[in-house]
Parts: sequence; structure tokens; C-alpha cells
Amino acid sequence: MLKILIVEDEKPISDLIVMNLTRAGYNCTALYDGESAADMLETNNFDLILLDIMLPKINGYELMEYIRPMNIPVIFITAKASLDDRIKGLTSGAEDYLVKPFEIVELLARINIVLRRYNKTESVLTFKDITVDTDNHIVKKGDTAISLTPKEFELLVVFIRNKNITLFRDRLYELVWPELIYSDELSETRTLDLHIQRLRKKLALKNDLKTIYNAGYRLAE
Amino acid sequence: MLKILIVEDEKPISDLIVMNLTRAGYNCTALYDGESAADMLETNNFDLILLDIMLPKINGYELMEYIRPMNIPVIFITAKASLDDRIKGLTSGAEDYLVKPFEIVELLARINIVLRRYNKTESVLTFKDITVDTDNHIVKKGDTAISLTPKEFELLVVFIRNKNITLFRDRLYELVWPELIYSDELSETRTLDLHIQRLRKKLALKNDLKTIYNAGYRLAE
DNA sequence: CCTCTTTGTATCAAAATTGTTTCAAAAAAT
DNA sequence: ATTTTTTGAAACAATTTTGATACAAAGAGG
Repeated sequence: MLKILIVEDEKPISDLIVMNLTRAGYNCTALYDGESAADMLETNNFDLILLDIMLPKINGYELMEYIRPMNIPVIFITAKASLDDRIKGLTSGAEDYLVKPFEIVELLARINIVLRRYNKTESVLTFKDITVDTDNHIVKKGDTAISLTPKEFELLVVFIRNKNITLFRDRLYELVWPELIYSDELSETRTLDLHIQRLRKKLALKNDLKTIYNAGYRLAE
Repeated sequence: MLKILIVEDEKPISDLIVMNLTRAGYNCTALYDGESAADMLETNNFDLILLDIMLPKINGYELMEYIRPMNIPVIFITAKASLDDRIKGLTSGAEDYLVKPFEIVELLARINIVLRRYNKTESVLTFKDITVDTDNHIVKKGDTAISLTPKEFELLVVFIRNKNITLFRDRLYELVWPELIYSDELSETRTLDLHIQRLRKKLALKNDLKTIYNAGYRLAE
């Protein structure tokens, strides 16, 4: 399980982030000032840090100097929407930044991108009793191996990486059938439905992989 | 909750705005001159600013110069109905303007449009114990998920985004059934009533979603 | 009260969307 | 080159959603 450190002094925002990241399958640690973050980083290992700029005691930029040698990706969270801050944030070594208030979906997307860039995406994904080893292309349900075709595999990975999130049809085509998005009419083909069907059958996901009528699908716990 | 800053020196008007925006679910801050507005903007983050042109100390145009780099949408409020002012307001970077005296409904509509344009609409809406996650198409009453059809969902979102406001029948058809507004007779169909009925039943809104006879409906707290 | 207008409800068929089967082309493996 | 596997198109079935119709109930105004 990937570990994310959230350093944000506004409790409601911090809580919101923690709640959503936990649900998305990350191990979260929330701290409310730069000093305790520095302490925590002494002894613990994190895969990603979400860092507010305005913090009590040690501010985000100062903490950044401390983090840089550790080679942990950082996404800045900033309340100030000024361009200056954006530039400063990125040049100080952050991987990305978000301006408050932001959409949770946006945050999750950024985290995904940054983790992938750092090769910190976990190679073994899980959903309930399903295990997906992305390095070796092995899928297990319980102890029995399930053989999936490449497209089925890709689709499953997308769903598990985005569990509890509704993936709209367009989005799924974008992610799994990028070659098709420029073709004429996606709505006239049953390709996605067909693969959903195959995943449901092979992995007995009838109740977990839900249809959201007129929207898409969601893998929910 | 979206934060709106109201900079208006005429106290009665300011109060009226604050009252109505608060009721509509916005977090309001009212200030009465340009200088304190500039101070406030130093440290706080807003999603939208309502700005009077004629202000003590620093006037609206001057303040606008200060706001522009922050990338916060501004709606000008002006007592002068002269064309000059209209042009100046828009070219100075405002998103929209309103001429006093204006209808509150008009103001709310403009705010909605501007916020949508800036992607600042909240993705999670609430009304009492009802939660609507517009990104994920999930509706909950308390902790139990309620499944709504697409039209029901749209209608509910419209009501929550316009809570405490009477939505006239025409307006509702305009917002949820835009494809029908060019057809002949809306009054001969029971479509809207039917969907109201379904929402009331599914979400137990009998007392909250009120019928305004000969007008429309209102979702009231 | 009675009448007219407006709103609420039940029923049901049409329309839209999703699920399933079959099968041939494309890709991969042998 | 041949066999096997994967993929997705086409046709069709099932399901869900939607709104028309018809009628009942409620409100407004005399």
C-alpha cells in the first residue's frame, strides 16, 4: 500500500483529502505543521507528499528544501492563486501543484500521474479477493489464477486504480481504446459493454462492477 | 462551500445580497470599501467577487487591477447604467456586470453561470441529509445510496444548486428538458410533475420540495 | 357549493441504453 | 503455414428510463 503524507493546516481540507485518499486505497498520514512533518520524515518513508505552502512553524518552501534530498515526489497545495506562487512551487522541486479549492477527482488524477512518473505505482493491485500483478500480468481470484486477455487486463487495472470512482464511458474508451477516440461513433459499438461482460463473468464481479445508467461503470466496494 | 466576497458600500444592498447568497448556500464575506477588500484578498481565497464600482478609498476599477492577477471571477455591480461604464467594466476584466437595482434571481443566475465558466462549481452538493456527488453520479440519503435515473439526477442537481429559490415550471423545463422548449405545448404534459413525484418518493422530500401553486417548485430548508 | 384551473398519480407503451450471442477478421502462437 | 486466441462488429434481447394518457385530487374564485 502506497503511503502518502498530507501536510495541511486547515483541518477540514486535510480531513477531506484523507477521507478520499483512504477510500482510493492509499495509506494516509496527516500532519498540521511543517515541524512535525520534518520529524515524521526522519523516521518514516513516504511515496508521495501533499504539501501546503502556508504552514505554521516551517512553511512549505522551507520544508521542501528538507525533502528534496530524499527524492520523494511532492505536490504543492496552495491557496494563493498568484502566478508567482505557481512558478516558485515548481522550481523549488515540486512535481505538481494544485490551487485550492480543488476537485478531489483532480487531486486523484494528479497523484496517479506523479506516482507513475516516479515508478511508485504498486505493481500488485488488489480489490477484495482479486489480486493483479501488473509486472507479471497475473490475475488471481483468491488462490486460483484467472487468465485475462490483454484488453481485459488493461480494463481491470483501470478499474482497480480508480476504485469507487465512476468512470464514464468516454473516459474508459479514452483509457483503454485510445486508438478509437478519433473514429466516428463510439456509441454505435458494443465493445466496452462486451469487455465489461467478460470481466464480470471471469471474475464474478456482477455486484461490484456496477452500471451507472447513462454514465458509465464503477467498481465499488 | 464556495466563498464569495461582496464589496459594496451601501449597507442595505450589501445586506440583501449577503442574506440571499447565504441562503443559497454560499459562504459570504461583506466589506464596505476597496482598501479592506484589498487587505482581505491578501490572506483569503475567494471563488467569486461581487464588486461595486463606486467605493470609498479605492474604487472598483482600481481594485480590479489588483484582483486580475489572482484569476478570481468578478461581477461588477454598478449604479450607473451608462454604456461607458458597461464597456469599461467588461474590458477591465470582469466576467459580467449588473445594474442596480437588480433582481436577486438575476444575480443568482449570473453567479451560477460565472462559477460554471470557471469550473468552480462544487462537485459534492448537499441538502439536509442528502448528498449528491456530481462527479460520480452518487446520491445518498444519510448513509444509504439512492439510485436515481438520469433525468431525476439532473432535476435534483438543479434544485440543490438553486435551493430556497422558486423555480418556475418554464425554467425547469428549460434546464432539464431543453430539447422540449421548442415543441408546442408544455402545459399539456405531466412530465415535470411526474419527475417531481419520483424525487419526492425516492428521497422523502414531501415537505422540502414544495409546490408553489401556479408558479413552480421550491426546495426549501 | 360549484366551476375552472392546476397539480398529483397510476398505468403502460415507446424510446433509450445496456447486456448477450454469434461469428468473422485480426493478431499471436505454434 | 496452420492453429489458436483475441477482438470487436452486427444483430438481437433484456432492461431501464421516460413521458403520454387518463383520471383523481387540490386550490382559487366566485
